[in-house]
Amino acid sequence: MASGFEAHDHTDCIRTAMARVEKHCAEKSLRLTKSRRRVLELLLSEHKALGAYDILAQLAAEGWNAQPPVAYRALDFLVKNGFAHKLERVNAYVACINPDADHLPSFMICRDCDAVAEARSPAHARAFKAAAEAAGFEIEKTVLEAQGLCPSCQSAENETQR
Amino acid sequence: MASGFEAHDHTDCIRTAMARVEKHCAEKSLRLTKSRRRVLELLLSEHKALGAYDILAQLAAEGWNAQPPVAYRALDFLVKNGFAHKLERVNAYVACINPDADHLPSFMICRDCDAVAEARSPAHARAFKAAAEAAGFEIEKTVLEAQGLCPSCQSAENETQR
DNA sequence: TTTGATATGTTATAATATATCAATACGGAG
DNA sequence: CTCCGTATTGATATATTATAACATATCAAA
Repeated sequence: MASGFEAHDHTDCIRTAMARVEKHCAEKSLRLTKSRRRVLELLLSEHKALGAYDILAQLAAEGWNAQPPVAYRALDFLVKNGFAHKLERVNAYVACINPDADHLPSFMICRDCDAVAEARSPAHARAFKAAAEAAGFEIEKTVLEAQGLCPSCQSAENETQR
Repeated sequence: MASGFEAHDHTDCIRTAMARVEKHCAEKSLRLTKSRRRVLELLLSEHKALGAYDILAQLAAEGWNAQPPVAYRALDFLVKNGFAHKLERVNAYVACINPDADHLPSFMICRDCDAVAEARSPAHARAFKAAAEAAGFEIEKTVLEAQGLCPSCQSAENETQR
């Protein structure tokens, strides 16, 4: 599954995600313009978080004369429409893997290789939501992020310790 | 209880927290220096998140010639030792209300009045941790934040809508 | 085909955070 | 006590992240 740390067919994973976004945009009359599309492709091309300035650098390398607002506007669009998420802990962005409308995404972020996995089970997110609502708090947005070491970087650390 | 949105004896709440931190520092030979102490007091003086530059402004108003590193160093100390937390969603800091050593704090942040409450029940945090560990991810730090409207700002919104 | 709304281009700047290095203060060993 | 190593502070500069503002261009509906 594409949302974990496991290997998968990434080409397919990108294609599927793009198709889904295109469909959604068509249905909702959202304009998936050139810069928005390209930024989404860049995000999809890695299961890594990219900073806005990483994206700008990529665009520049492709010949765009891209100033900061270009990246931030595209990212705002993608985030607002649920095609990407911002990882607050690292000021970076990832493509959304989960097509559900109102999911409460949560992430595991590797501090070593920057890999990002979207957690599968929403149970803890729902529990948080329920706890907040029990306290009379009306949730509009949740930020659920874990930072640490992904499986392969744990192995790597163990290697070097020997 | 001091960690919710309810009214409470705030003077007492500050005093208790300061005493606890002082005790902890004495036991662990940590140096609660002038700037660290003052920054903690500023954080405790509100159940609100303060940005580093808010703190710098306060210090300046009190006659300190405080440059950014002063605030960031004090905040680093407080966060590292568990006396304060950073709210990643809003790039701001709150005093820690929960004296437990290894708690996994989670927060509710009002987007309207900036009030912050630390959630009481760690159940969702533990569930998240368990889910991550089940995926082979080794957690070092969690960021659990909900943004929305606190009870009193919900009422305020309803008033103005009439 | 005008119009209104949405998106882009461009410049500038705001807001948040850290690097660096010299000077000082602190606390334990002798 | 005084020396020494470490932790902390002072001060300047700069890096990183993000937005304001406004002119121009594009789209799609009347």
